[in-house]
Amino acid sequence: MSPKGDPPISVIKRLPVYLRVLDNLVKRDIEVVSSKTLSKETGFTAEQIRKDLAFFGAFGTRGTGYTTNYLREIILRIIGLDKQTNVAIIGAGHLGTAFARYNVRENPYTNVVGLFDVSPDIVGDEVEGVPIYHLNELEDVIKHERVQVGVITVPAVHAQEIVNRLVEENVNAILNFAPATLNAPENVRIHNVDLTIELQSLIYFARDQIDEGETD
Amino acid sequence: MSPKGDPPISVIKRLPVYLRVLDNLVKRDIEVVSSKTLSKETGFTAEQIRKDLAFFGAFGTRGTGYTTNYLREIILRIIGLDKQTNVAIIGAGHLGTAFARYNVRENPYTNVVGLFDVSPDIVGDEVEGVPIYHLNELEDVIKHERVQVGVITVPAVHAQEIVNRLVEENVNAILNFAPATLNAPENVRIHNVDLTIELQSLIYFARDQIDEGETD
DNA sequence: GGATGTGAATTGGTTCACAGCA
DNA sequence: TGCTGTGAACCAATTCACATCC
Repeated sequence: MSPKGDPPISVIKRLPVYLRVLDNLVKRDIEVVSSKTLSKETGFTAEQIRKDLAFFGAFGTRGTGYTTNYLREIILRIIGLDKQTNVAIIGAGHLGTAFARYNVRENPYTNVVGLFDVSPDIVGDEVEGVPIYHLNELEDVIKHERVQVGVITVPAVHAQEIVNRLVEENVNAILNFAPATLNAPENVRIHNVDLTIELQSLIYFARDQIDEGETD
Repeated sequence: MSPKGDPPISVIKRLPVYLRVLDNLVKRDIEVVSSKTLSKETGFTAEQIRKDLAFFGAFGTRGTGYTTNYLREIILRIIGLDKQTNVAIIGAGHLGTAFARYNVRENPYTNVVGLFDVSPDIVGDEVEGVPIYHLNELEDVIKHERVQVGVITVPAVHAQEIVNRLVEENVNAILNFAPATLNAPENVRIHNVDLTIELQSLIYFARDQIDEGETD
């Protein structure tokens, strides 16, 4: 049946893409989809999609494809989005508030319970219905709201300190936007998104193209 | 000397991390650094760091390490950050403006020349000194300001249309924040950053931890 | 017939182990 | 001696090819 040990992280990162496409298909009342169609909609190869899904079981029908809504629910369960996940965003600057708005509006599967900041100008305000707490209240709110995921959008110098506080409160999944290398115990999962890195690594390829254009 | 063909993309994505650390070291007047120290500061293994750098040449001194400022300049040149890169941000919503502010303030190596939007409420405004143009002006500004990189922060339904317009103007490096699968010619490089995907794939691991905690 | 599910082959990336040099 | 640079060994991930089943 479903084989091997843990699924590789590369597979896990593709699941939300499948979910996004399946959400669309369900909305458009398309009831069955082949790995070939999913390939066109996701940009991944059909074989890869079948292998990815096969990690968790056999959900398709040979000769037909996958039932969109069924597959969608399977993936929700695999990721863990069938149960509510509570998220805290630490840092209510432009990036933190943008992230909050984006997820409250576009991401029905997670629940942003609060933003945290130290600036008296904004503590007490709301962003898209989400309260901005003072950073002092972090531990209390994590406990009361049962926060499972922390999102760090504070300046790099303060990021490690926030990680330590989150870990102390048993928040072991952290999304970090600060340009810093963070340390945490083995069992804590940190995903780093560094906007500068994304932009800079892209510039490598932009330059390439220009060079090619100039060559010859 | 520097071997093999093209460097793998995984190497390219680590270069900006080295750059960030080297910037810090240079600021702290540390003149020499070993791959072991770089390992601690970046989270990558020392062997990997040496291999990465070896792709582009031999920049270290055996028995000593790397000269921080020299290595920094080498990496700047490899990425292409020694010359100015002009960036346009399409979509001046919360995410677009946050990205603009972030890069204007924190990223000295790139130059955000403009934001673009269709909302009359904000067209004509400035964000951190960067003008917000009407989307109609996109092609003109790209030509005049010699834009090499486009950043897409528009809603998913409009993203493909923007890609087409950028490609038409020979912008062949695109950073896409819209949750959509985009099509472009082979020679155009698109990096996707999907904030929902990052959050959702993290939730997979948050759930794991809870399960483990509950087991036995 | 047509699409899934999967072993086998291949490719790509990382780690190991050590030779080479200041 | 100490740290870089790199071939070899290893491991992970993707692609290929096809048997399997509706």
